Amino acid sequence: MKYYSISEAAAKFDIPESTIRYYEKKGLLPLIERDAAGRRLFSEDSMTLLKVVIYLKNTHMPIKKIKQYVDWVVEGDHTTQLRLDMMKEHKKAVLAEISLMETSLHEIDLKIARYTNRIQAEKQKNNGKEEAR
Amino acid sequence: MKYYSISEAAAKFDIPESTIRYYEKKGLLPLIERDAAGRRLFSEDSMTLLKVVIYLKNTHMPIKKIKQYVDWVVEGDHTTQLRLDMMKEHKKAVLAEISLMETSLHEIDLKIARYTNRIQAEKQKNNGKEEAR
DNA sequence: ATACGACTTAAACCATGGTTTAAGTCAACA
DNA sequence: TGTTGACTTAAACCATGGTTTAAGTCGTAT
Repeated sequence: MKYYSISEAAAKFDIPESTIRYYEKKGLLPLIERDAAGRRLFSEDSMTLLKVVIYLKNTHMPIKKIKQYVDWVVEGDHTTQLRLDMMKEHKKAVLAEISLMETSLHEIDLKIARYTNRIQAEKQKNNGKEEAR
Repeated sequence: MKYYSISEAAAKFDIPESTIRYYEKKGLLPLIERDAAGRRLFSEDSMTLLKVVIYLKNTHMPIKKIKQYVDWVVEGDHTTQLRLDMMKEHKKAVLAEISLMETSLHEIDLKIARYTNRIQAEKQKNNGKEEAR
């Protein structure tokens, strides 16, 4: 099985190494192995967990909550129901946030339409001037 | 024309008064009138601008950029093109963010499915035990 | 007249999520 | 053997986006 260095892991997920170290310090990446010199070795499992952390972060789950989730993963199968409930709740929150963004985006679209019209009208006016010359 | 007090404005948009004061201090709410006692009076125009600020905030535009936008609004019609460009660019960023959230949400859905299956399987096992009694 | 509630300000405080720095260790290559 | 590059740590630092506090001013109802 392949192991990844921190620079490889950082490259693979396109995030800074410092962020990975920060996540580990916050308890989001438990069980990371080390080589004889103390350097991190990311197993496939560690990479998978990091990927999950990044998905949760992308959907704006706070770090403390991600930590709770990771703790449950480490605890094992008897926490499956807790994790399921958390993921379902999180999904709801994400859908609500997307919905809010889409509503707001609709208002922004109206602004774009109004500004576009205004600029068109301005162009017409200038054409008029030109033709009158 | 109706004027709104800060408490009315806060209630109308369901945000704390302190946030409105903070936005004003950051330059996001220029031209707010005051009564003889120095209290803020929000005109319809001010309320509309506040609404726009909230939409931009909902779509994660940073305060400094919202301030640039508001400055252009105050400057008048000759900034229409600048505002249009900004809104178009912002729309792109918002769509990208929504897209990232949706991709991540899909992974979360996979987790939900796996946890649901695991719990179903666990139930089956327990039923088996019961029937064997 | 006074007391209450709504408002004002400036400044301090806070949480979140990292990023940067400084000092050091180690492996490998010239 | 020494120097270079990749790594390590703890701690300091930073930006963002507010929230809270303290002290004071008004308008109004009793």
